[in-house]
Amino acid sequence: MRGRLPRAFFARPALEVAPDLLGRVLVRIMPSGRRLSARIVEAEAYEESDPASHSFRGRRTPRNEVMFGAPGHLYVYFTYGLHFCANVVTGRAGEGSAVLLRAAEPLEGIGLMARRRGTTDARLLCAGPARICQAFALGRAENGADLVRDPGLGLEEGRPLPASSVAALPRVGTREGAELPWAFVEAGSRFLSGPAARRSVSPSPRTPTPPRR
DNA sequence: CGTTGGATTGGCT
DNA sequence: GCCAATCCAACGC
Repeated sequence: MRGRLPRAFFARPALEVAPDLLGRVLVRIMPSGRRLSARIVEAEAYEESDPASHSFRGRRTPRNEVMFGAPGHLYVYFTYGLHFCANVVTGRAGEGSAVLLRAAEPLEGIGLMARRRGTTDARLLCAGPARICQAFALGRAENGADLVRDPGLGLEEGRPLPASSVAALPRVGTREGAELPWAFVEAGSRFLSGPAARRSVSPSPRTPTPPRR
């Protein structure tokens, strides 16, 4: 894996890392040698001060242990009885902060992602945190993986977005803390998760419906 | 296009 | 026992 983001990239507050993750590339090399990759277009910050965070008030449990570990590792959790979601651990060891990967634009291994996802619509392969995990086959086994050193899983530099194309929105799916604009998206991207796409200020291109007859 | 409910495990109080 | 950092299909307009 070339041009990987270094440890120092992740050793910053989640609110700083989240917008900087946009345009970066999540890469997984499967045991078969096939390469999967996708460009991140939506990410949410979670910190200890946040009632919606698993690490709220510094509470450590077996589940969220990884969030309190060294930055640059992957925190994968299971939810709603059937889905996994993946976060990148940020900040310093001992502090519970992370950034949830919410949506991405598929680049390589699209055929494999489509097979795992059960759809060929590129737009829907990684448009949601659980969809990313399904497309990349991320589950319990990947919880705690070191994105800086793991030979098969990491984040490449890609191309960071200019501030002008980053929009800050309220996060998706949270109850308390829902008003905090801690969700960051690439403005106008076609690959955002459903809820973010609807909340996004981007004017829908409103493709005129072709005449039907 | 918008809203609604079901699926289904396990983490935590 | 309650309910979650979600997804999808099925409706209703």
